[in-house]
Amino acid sequence: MRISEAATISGLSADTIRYYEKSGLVPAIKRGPDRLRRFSPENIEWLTLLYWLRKTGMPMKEMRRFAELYRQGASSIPERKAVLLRHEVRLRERRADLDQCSKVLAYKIETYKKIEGDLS
Amino acid sequence: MRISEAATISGLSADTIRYYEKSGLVPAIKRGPDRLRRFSPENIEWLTLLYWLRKTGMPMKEMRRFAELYRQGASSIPERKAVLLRHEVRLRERRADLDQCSKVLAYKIETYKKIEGDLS
DNA sequence: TACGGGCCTGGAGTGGCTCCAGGTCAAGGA
DNA sequence: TCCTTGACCTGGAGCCACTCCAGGCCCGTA
Repeated sequence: MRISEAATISGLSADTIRYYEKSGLVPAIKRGPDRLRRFSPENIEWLTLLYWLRKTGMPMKEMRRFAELYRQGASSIPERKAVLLRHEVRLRERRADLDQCSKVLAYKIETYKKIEGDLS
Repeated sequence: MRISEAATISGLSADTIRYYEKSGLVPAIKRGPDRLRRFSPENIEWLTLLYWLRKTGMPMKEMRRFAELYRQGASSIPERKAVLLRHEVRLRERRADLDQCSKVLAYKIETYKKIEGDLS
């Protein structure tokens, strides 16, 4: 599978995939005889995971660490699990932020409504 | 109130407040005779709102538009309300992203557990 | 009067992309 | 056969939203 398809499926853009490769977030993408990248199903699964981690706020530094563990193979599984569990904590924090913002917005919208009422 | 206190209360850093002022996101912060910024309660409330909007993903461009409406006074209240309602939509999308990511993580953690079980 | 602390400005640096110029290569059509 | 088209390549510039820092000013305290 080539880069445009990999982009469509993983959710990342082709540019971002190349950037991630350069930055060491993606291990060893093979090239065809035409020197174009060929993505294996495992590559795609990895990219998709990166897509979700990034989208929900994992910094690249931590993703780099995660990628390094991935390259080390099965022996790093417990540590990789720990990384994902820590990310779960971050997701909870983000949900709390969204909820808090919802409250602020509801309050603001309410006061706007009152002002509109007063004006009319 | 001076900038460090404004930062503590609003959630923004002093640097970010100055940056927002430069970028036109904060209308007219008064200066004292010492040329230092003096924040009114209204300034603080505005900064706090910006803090939450930014933290939950509103781009600066849209915040700039919002600030422009704010400067126009009460007549822009309906439009400002509309901006906040559109942001509510964004919050829902972000929640969906978090939920989706949670699912991906749960699946990954599960497969990691299986591999750990197989290895031991 | 010397010093520390808080604030100021302007500008450089950073993270995480995103876009673009200029080039290669394979396939398809005239 | 040659030409065009289109997907991909690399290296590098540009962008957004900060963040940090140097070099200065002013005020209060020892």
